[in-house]
Amino acid sequence: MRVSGQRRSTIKDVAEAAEVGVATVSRVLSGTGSASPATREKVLAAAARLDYRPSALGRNLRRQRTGGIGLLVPDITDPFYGRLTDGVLTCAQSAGEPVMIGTTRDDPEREAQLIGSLIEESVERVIAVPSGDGEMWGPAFRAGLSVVFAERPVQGRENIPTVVADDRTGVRTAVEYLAGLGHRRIAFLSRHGQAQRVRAFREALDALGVPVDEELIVRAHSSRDSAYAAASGLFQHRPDLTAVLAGGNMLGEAAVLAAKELDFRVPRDVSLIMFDDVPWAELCYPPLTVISQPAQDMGYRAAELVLREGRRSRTVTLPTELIVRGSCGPRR
Amino acid sequence: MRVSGQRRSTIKDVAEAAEVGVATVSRVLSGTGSASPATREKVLAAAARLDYRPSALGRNLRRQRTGGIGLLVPDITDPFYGRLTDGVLTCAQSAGEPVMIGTTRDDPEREAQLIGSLIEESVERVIAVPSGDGEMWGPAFRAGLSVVFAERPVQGRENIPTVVADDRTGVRTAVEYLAGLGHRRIAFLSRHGQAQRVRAFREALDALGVPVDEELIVRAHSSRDSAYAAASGLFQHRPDLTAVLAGGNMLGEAAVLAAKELDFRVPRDVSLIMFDDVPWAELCYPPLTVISQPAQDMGYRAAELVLREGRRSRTVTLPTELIVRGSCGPRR
DNA sequence: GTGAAAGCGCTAACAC
DNA sequence: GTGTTAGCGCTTTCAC
Repeated sequence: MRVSGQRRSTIKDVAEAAEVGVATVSRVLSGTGSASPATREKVLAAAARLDYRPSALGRNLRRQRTGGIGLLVPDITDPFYGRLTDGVLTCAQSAGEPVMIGTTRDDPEREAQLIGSLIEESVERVIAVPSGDGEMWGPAFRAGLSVVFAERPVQGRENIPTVVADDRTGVRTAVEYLAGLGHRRIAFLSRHGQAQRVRAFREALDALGVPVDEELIVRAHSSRDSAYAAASGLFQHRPDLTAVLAGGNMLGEAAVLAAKELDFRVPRDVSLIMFDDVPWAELCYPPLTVISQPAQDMGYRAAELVLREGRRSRTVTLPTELIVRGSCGPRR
Repeated sequence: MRVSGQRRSTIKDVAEAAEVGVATVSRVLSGTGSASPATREKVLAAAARLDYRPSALGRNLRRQRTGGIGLLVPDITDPFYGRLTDGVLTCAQSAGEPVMIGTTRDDPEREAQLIGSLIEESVERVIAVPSGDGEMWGPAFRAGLSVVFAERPVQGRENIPTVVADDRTGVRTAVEYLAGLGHRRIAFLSRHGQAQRVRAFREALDALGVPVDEELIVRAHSSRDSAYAAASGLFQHRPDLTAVLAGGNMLGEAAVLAAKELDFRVPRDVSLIMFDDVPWAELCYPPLTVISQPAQDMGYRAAELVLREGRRSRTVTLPTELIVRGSCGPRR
């Protein structure tokens, strides 16, 4: 509810109360320039007395920039992006930077719209998990934004700083582990846009001399429903598979659910590895073997990158880790 | 990366290009006032040609308000707040309002700091899951913010619009269900600040003629570690309990984990009900019986409230629902 | 060390 | 129907 009638005190009010000029107030409060101890005191006292808070609006307009950083993620209810966001917020808050958040739902159009609104707000730094092919980022670059991509590299935008997990090693580790248990018909349950991981999957199979069965590589959109449909379809269409690698926690969730519903026992009938370690992986039955990704760190690093706009660090690749629990067994 | 040298075009540029005054441009673009079709065309064409986007900075400064809304949640990695945030974003984005997000970690000091920074940014609408006792909201009200509380009511701020789940009914339903299965030694694993639910818990017990055992009411801080410690302590200290009601998904998680580690079988040794339905509740073993809360809706409604600042709707109470799965059984 | 004044981009009041 | 102008709160020359 709004308590009206209250006007926020401005720098002018403080100046009058302290009997100095506005410039002096500005200097004292922003720590720039010099001021005599006596004036300093007067200003500080007046500011405190009037409960003065400088208006970011005025400052930003004058300085022609908004300090804040924009954050674009596909889905904030996905624990992976939740942790990534947490990392960004941790870094940003400790730097005193406000964060504007938007969810793209992996829809390029929505993403373009959000970019537009960030430009309008004069946000000049943005961290994004890009959903499209990078076309819609043109306006952002033309507007002079500094952007950092997270989780997913964008084809044709290799010069943009990007923070990713080490997909290749992660996928390879998973595939090798599965193959070591005797599995040959390994499926990859992936999301559209995970081209990197699909490629790594094929490579890993190749390296082990296992023929690539394209039918075992399925792609879902980034919604629970789509993930479930893909998982369910996979199990029904190819009941001969003996192992599944899920490309993310929502895909893993779908795989567990679909397996349960279709009476595939894990790991007896089918082994399962999921990308992204989440708290419930330890809670479900059997506990899930996962390739963990440092989501929180990814966000933190991205925020660091976008804040230290200075040197143009390129791609940062963060390590993944195989955490063996109970969802993988020898080939039946 | 930053492409420098580009200056964003301003209303003045558009005015010059269209050979009209700035006021006309403003009127045409904002749809206010009138303009002849011919001028309209000229202005629109010029704006499009120059890729003009009005600066929110200038507009806000002039209008003395920032359109955006601030959102303060304890922990964005908690699925409950994730869904709540999603609701807020859905509503805000469809209204074209930017959202500034901050995480309080349930720390009143951090919360106060974030409130301060929202004021500085001239955000004048905020949705918050309050962590403190409402003291720190004084400055916000004095600054004229319109605030809506979500999930938790604040003592002494009953006049502030608030969106909550129907805790009393939810808790009562859970307790009655448990009691109906024969349980008498029911524990409540709660979070600090859930006074409402604790009260409802006592009331529900009273109503059923079950004596309240204060030792069975434990409180954790809102971190995984604290939740686990509380759950583990509870099981070890009072192995005679036969049922546990967890006040949130992280507490439920902790209970499942602690039970597992201490070899309490669910539901044979101990029955478990958790507040908040999350995807993994269906995946774990046994599937968890829950009291679902409409987190997404809660966020959406809060955003609606804070945007339609008009009529002062008071507290909105959203229904909860008992979803029976497999984690409760008859008293052993 | 300090103050006066310009001006960031925009809207609204007012003149024509 | 349209242009001119003041001014939102702030920082930053530039004099003094």
